[in-house]
Amino acid sequence: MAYRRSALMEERLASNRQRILEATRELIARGGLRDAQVSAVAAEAGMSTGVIYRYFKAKTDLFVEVLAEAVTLEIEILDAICAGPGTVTERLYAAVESFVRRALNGPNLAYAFIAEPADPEVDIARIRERKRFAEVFRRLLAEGTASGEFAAQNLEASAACIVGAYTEALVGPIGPAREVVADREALIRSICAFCVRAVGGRTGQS
Amino acid sequence: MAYRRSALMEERLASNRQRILEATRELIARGGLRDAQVSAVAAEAGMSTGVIYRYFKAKTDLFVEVLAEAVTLEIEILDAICAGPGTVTERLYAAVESFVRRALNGPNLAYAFIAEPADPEVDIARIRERKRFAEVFRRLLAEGTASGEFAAQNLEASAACIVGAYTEALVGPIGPAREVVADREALIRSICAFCVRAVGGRTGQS
DNA sequence: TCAAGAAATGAAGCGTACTTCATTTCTTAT
DNA sequence: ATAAGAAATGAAGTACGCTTCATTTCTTGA
Repeated sequence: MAYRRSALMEERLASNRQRILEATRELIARGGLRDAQVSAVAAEAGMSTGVIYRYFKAKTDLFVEVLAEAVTLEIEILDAICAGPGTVTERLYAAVESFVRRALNGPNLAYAFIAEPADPEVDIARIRERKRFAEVFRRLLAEGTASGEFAAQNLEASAACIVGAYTEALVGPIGPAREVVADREALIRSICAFCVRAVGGRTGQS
Repeated sequence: MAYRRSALMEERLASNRQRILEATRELIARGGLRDAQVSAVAAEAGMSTGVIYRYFKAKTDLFVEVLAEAVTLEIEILDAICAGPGTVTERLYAAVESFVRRALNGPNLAYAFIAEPADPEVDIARIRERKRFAEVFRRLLAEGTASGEFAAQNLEASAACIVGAYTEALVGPIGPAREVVADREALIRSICAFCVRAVGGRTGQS
């Protein structure tokens, strides 16, 4: 034998893979899933088109992985908020606020992951990932209803509704037909307040 | 000259156009936007592929028109409920219930219009159509806040949230990865109750 | 340095589906 | 009946973009 992967090579391969993922994320953030063709991803990563397929079985797998990575990151943030101090209501408010705020800052990335159409497999993945979001809220709702802070309700349905509510409220502001948001802070407060009211929580905020 | 459209011909052309729209709607309802290729639409309508382009500039225009037509129909129903008898809370509940119930009955049509992948123009149309839904709820909220039945709130944001909430709650049940809904009626009640609570309305339902 | 195997290249292959267009068929007025 | 113009046909044209693969370049161990 005359070739066996060295540690250095192993590292380089891993970094290539990472670069592809990053290039994909970058393109999606810039122009949506639509602009992340395999050849464009390769160009962005400074590689040839064909090499993508050495790292990913198909374009779909690449997308799914980028999506999952981004969601994992979001969820870590949400989980931290949920595990933090404050009443359940306060934490629910903070969790929604945190997500919405970040979505408004990185428009296309959030939009793509939440709402942009893609092929069936990516779509299925997106729904799966949304469920991960819903699960975070479901746990928070469970805590709130157990403590009596929230009204009795169908936890799964309410969790899905919360995710849907702030998502839809964002689609206008960040979607492909972008609108001017007169007052970001007011919008954020409104969305959060809606969600809190919806679960039967009480807050001083409007 | 030796040819001028007769009234009969005019009628036939109009009916052809209608048949194309119906064929498209039928195909979408059966298998989603995915299954509504131009050639399939033509086959379903019993026409040749090329003739579609005598009636519609492009496939996108066809889709957009079908979407708009379907939404118009939905909105008429919602409007009737909003204009009907009962407290604002009751009418809000009934409006959401009506939409959700119909969506659960015609899975693919609703899913296609809500969430299925499509090209950018259809997407923009879909967002526009969603806004028409939101507008219906906005008016209801205006009435409810004016009468003091609902809490003071950002009407646009809350309306969007309502649309998003029931939409997302439906994506699981009707999406491509269909789930069994243990109890449809309970799901419907949960979604409606969520929306009512969210706007600060009061209802005896759980 | 050299050979063997791994990895990268990028143009060509390929599938899908929208759109066009030369031809055919139908409709109307004389 | 006939001619002119409209409408329909459907196969071919075209575009797009994922995926492959023969070839080239690079990496490793002897």
